[in-house]
Formats: sequence, C-alpha cells, structure tokens
Amino acid sequence: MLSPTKEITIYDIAKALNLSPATISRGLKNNPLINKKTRKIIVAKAQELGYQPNRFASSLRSRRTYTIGVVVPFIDYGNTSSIIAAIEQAANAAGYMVIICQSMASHEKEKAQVKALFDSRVDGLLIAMAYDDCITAHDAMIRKRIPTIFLDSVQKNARCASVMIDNFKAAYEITTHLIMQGCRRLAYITCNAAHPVFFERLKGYQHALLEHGLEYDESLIVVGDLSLQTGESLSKKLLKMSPRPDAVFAANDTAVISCMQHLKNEGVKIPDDIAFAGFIDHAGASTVEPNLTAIYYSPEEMGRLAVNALVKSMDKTESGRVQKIILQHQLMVRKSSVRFRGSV
Amino acid sequence: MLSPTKEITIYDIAKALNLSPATISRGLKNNPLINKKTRKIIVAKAQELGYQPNRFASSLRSRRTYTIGVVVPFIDYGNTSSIIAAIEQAANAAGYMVIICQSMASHEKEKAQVKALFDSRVDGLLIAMAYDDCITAHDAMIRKRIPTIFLDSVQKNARCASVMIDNFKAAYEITTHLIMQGCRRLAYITCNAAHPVFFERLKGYQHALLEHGLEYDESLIVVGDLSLQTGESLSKKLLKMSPRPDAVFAANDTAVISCMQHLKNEGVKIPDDIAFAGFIDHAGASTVEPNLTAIYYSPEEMGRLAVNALVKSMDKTESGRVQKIILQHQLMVRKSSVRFRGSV
DNA sequence: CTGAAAGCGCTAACAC
DNA sequence: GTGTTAGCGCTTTCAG
Repeated sequence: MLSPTKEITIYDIAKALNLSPATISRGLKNNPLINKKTRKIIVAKAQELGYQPNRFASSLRSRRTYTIGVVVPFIDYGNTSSIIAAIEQAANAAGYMVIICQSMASHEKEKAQVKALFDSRVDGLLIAMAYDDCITAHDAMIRKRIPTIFLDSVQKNARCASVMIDNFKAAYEITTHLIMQGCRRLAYITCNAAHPVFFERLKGYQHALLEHGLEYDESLIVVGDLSLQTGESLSKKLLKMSPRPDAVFAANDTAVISCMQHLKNEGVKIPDDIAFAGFIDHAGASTVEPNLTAIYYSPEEMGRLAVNALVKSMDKTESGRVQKIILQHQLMVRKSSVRFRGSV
Repeated sequence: MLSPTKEITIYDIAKALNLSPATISRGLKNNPLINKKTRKIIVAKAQELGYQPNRFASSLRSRRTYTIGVVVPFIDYGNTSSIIAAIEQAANAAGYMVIICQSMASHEKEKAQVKALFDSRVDGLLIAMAYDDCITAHDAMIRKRIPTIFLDSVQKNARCASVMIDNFKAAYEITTHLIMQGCRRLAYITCNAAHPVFFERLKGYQHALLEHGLEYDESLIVVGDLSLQTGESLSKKLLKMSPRPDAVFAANDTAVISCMQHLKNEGVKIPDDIAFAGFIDHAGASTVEPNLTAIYYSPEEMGRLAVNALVKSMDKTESGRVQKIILQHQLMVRKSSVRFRGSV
C-alpha cells in the first residue's frame, strides 16, 4: 500500500509507463495530438495510481484558474441565494468553480474581497455591489483585465458589463398599478444605500406620479436600512403619517413583509386601508397574507446569463464589447394591492 | 506607466530594493525574523508597485491553500443559505476563502464536486450530504487526510466529525407537542431520500407515539420529494386519507408551507381540522398563516461551529479527535399547532 | 537578520 | 506523436 502522504504526480505516471511527463499531461488533458491508445493507457494508469491533478501547479503554469469569484452583500437576502445557486450551476457546467464572498454591505469588506479574489487569480468576477461609490476596487480589476460583470448595477460612467432588470420601468409599473387601484397617497420605502438601483426605482416612482397628475411629496418617503429587517420601525413611521398613506411601495427588498405584518397587527386592513407592493419577488411574497404584489424576474436566468456572458469574455483574450444585459421582468399582481376585486 | 499585462512579482520588489526574493517573501508574510524597518520598506515598495501576491505559487510551494470547500444539496433550500452565509463569514475571519458547490441531491454530482474540491487542494471540507449511502467519495477525502466535517449527518459507522442537531429528540418533541394538543392521527411527511436525518426523525416520531399509547400506522406516512416542492401533491394525498389525520408533522423541510396553503384553499381549518408542524424553522415559517410550529436552531451557530472545528483540525497536522457537535435546538410553538388556546 | 539555491507539479515551446 | 527543457511565483532549507 502506498504511503498516503505521498502525492502521485504526472512524473510517477510517466515513470510507470516509460513516457515523458509532457505526454502524460497531454494525455490527461485530451490533447488531440496524443495517440488514442496511449491516452487510454495513461488514463488507466492515472486511475490505478489514484492520481489527482493539482490545479495550482496547472494554474501557475497556464495562467488560467477556471475559477470565478462572486461577491454579494449577503448570501441570505432576498433572491440572492437563488441567483447564486444558478451561478454555481452554470459555472460548473462551463467547467468553472465558484468562490463566493459576502461584502456585508461594507465598502472595506467589498474591497478586501475583490482583492482576495484577485490574489486567487480568478478568471472572472461577478459582483453585486452594495453601493455605487466604490468603483475603485473594481476599477483595479478592470484595469487588470479581469473580466467583470456587475449584477444589478447601473454605472453610467463605467464602461462595464452588467446584468439587471430595468429598475426604472419596474418601479414605474408598480406605482402606476397602485394608482390604478385608486391610491393617491403613495408612501415609498427605500434604502439608505446610495445604490443606483434605488435611484432608478425612485425615478420610476416619481415619473409615474407625475404622469398621473400626483404630486411628489417628500414626506411620503421612508428610509429603511439595507442590512436590517426594520419592518417594525417602518410600520411605526407609516402609522405616524397624517394623513395616512393609502399605499406603500417598498423598494427596499426585505423589510416589506415584516412591515406588512406589523401593520396588520395594528389593525390596518390590507389592501383596503393601505395597498402594498414590494419590489423583488422572493419566497415570502407568495406566503404572506395577503400575497404580496412584486416584480418577478428569474433568478436562474439572471445567474445563467451572467455566467454565460462572463465565460464568453473570459474565453477570448481580448475582453469583448461592453455589454449590458437587461432581464425581462413582470409585475406579479397579488392580493396585497388589488382593491377593485370585481375588475381584476 | 507599467504595462498592465506584466505581473509584479517579489523578484521585481527584490530588484528595486536590492534585497533577495526570500527577504521580500518573509517581509510580506510578517516573518518575525525580518528587521522591522526592512519590512516597512518592503511593504511600501510592494504597495507602490501594485504587487498582488499569487496564491497559486504560494500554495504550490507551501502546500496550504487557505481555502475550504463546501458542498450542499442546494444553496437555496430551507435555511441553507443562512448556514452558508455564516460559514463564509467565519471562514473569512479565520483567513480562509470558501468554494461552494451544489450536489443537486445527486450522488454523481456530489462525488464530482468532492473530487474537484480535492483537485483544488482545499485545506478542509464541509459537507451536507443528500444521502447517506455515498461515503465513498468522502472516504477518499478522509483517507487523504483532508479534514472533513459533516453537516447534519449521522454516520454510525464512519468515524467522522459532524455538526448537527439531535434530530431524534427534536422529532420526538414535535410529535409529543402535537399529541398534547389532542391530536391522535398524526400524518408524517417525509422524504424519499435515504438520509440518516430522516431516519432519526422517523424514530423520534415513532417513539413519541409509542410513549403516548398511539399506534404507529404506516398508512399515515406520506413520502414527498426532496428536490421538489411537492406541496400540492402532498395535500391531495392527505385529503384522500380516511379517516383524515388531525395533525401533520412534516419532516420534509420544504414542502410543508405550500402543502398547508393548498389545504387551506380546500377549506381545511388549521389547526382545528388539522394541526401542522414543520421541521426546520426557515423564513417562511413565521410568514405563513397560521405561523408554522417548527424546530429552530441557529444557522449562524451551525456555520460558525463547523468552521471553528474545521479550522482547529486543519491547524494541527495530526487531525484531532473525531468530534460530534450537537447543536441546541428549540421547538417554536406557533399557531399552526395550538389548539387549546386558553392554556397556551 | 539576510541570501543562495532548489523545487513544489505542471505545461508551453521547441525539438525530433 | 512524443520527448526535452525551462520556468510559472513562491517558500524553504541551509548558509552565513
């Protein structure tokens, strides 16, 4: 029995087969130059000896790691885990491994993670930023020509690829829907994060108000926290408003459900007293009662498209044209916002 | 300006400083042998030149990757994403990166992922298996002395470390609770997966029945699918039973909520007609109405304890004593199962 | 405290 | 088709 500590290398296979290490390497990599028979023998011997390739050595030499880095604010937040699941699957199918990091919605952490990923020489990077004013770290990546795709980001300035939905349009649709349901005082719950996504959503909200002859009233804007599920404090703020809003559009993806629940506990009737709409449609939306109106897009598609675009730009040495992929979304109208029951 | 393609290495720093590469390496790694002043100069120069260490080269030489591999059936399932979030955080804090893989509840995939992780020479492995009859792949890992910790697994035979809750006890507590609420015909929803976790839960259920003088009736066992959220088909099966069960204990972590919802749509009153209890307490449990009774344990703690134990066994060359960590859980009694409202 | 030299395991370039 | 050689960037003895 072999000593378990000793690693089997291609040299061992080469020696056992009286071939050169180069041939072994080629045989194991399905290099077409190699004689089919030779390859078979090589593969069999490798199996027999329990050979396991060493990716480091290979990566060091070939300057290719077949690894992609993913940075998100939090893995367990909204539909993030589903997007990551899709990324992992698509990456795997394309022969890549996935290193996942959380930025915890912190600049420093985000930068550190990107740097660490660079130290790991990932071939490409997928990044969902917590804020928009932190291009520097990614700038470094881009300068170093690491293909990078942003998820859910709209950097006007930066010429960088991204995959996202049309946040302006989606917010516009939600707001219009609420107005069509007869709502006139639409509270808007947003985040303290200076993220372009929230900016776009606000613009969509404002645009819809304007188009329907409603005034934009800053006192109807409620700011929550990104990292915390501040449903209770939000609900209190809403209750204190006078006159009370007759609708809530929560562009903050997480707090909306607990906010709704707290209001219900306070005796608020949803949607009759206050109609509700969230933004991203995640698992809780169709569980909470009444079911929550929200924007749906396929997390699987988001992950898949991002990986495919990334793989494409990793494959060609020259990083491809900058690409902005807009994912289709749809407004899932559910009971939390439907007031005219006859008509819908 | 430097050509962006040329990588800065410690040799460049060495040359610029008239020092040897070895000194640079030591300086960058905070080796105590190095003069403090020299180190400062080295670090400054590295910064100036935009040096980024190359982990591969380092790993190749030092045989340490500071990477841990994680394999789970699905990232977006139950409380998995929260456990992973905690793993990522704890690993990061300890100086490790995390590579995450999904086995998709498939043997082949699981094996392939473990092999790929080994090719990446991860220093340690955390694995939540989909089934129990696939020790082989992990056996290889263990033989190769890669510290491995199983999440939620109870291999009687294998002498391997694990972190989990006491599934038998938890199931026993749930069942007892339902019986205390006056339920006598307790349906048990489980998975087709041959996973020890489900075996333990079944035993706990049976033990509680026995202890309370109730017969174990196989016709009350409903088998669902692990990978799919077969809530609707489960609810149909339940409705067909006659006499109908007066309680449902769903050891299958996912399907229970949609199952409840379907039954509600069919006019079943919960908990009065049928009391409900799930197993793992994930986000949906306190959103669905009535709120779902379930077993809670901290996913943060699960992740943290697993990583800490792993780090410990990676640090000492000799892998430490086999360790089984049992996480405390608690039964979260909620409205879905409470029938005696006065008394609870 | 610093330097010289060797080599981790693999692959690319060039021979034959 | 296969072999030779060199070297990816780093760390690690061993010297001094």
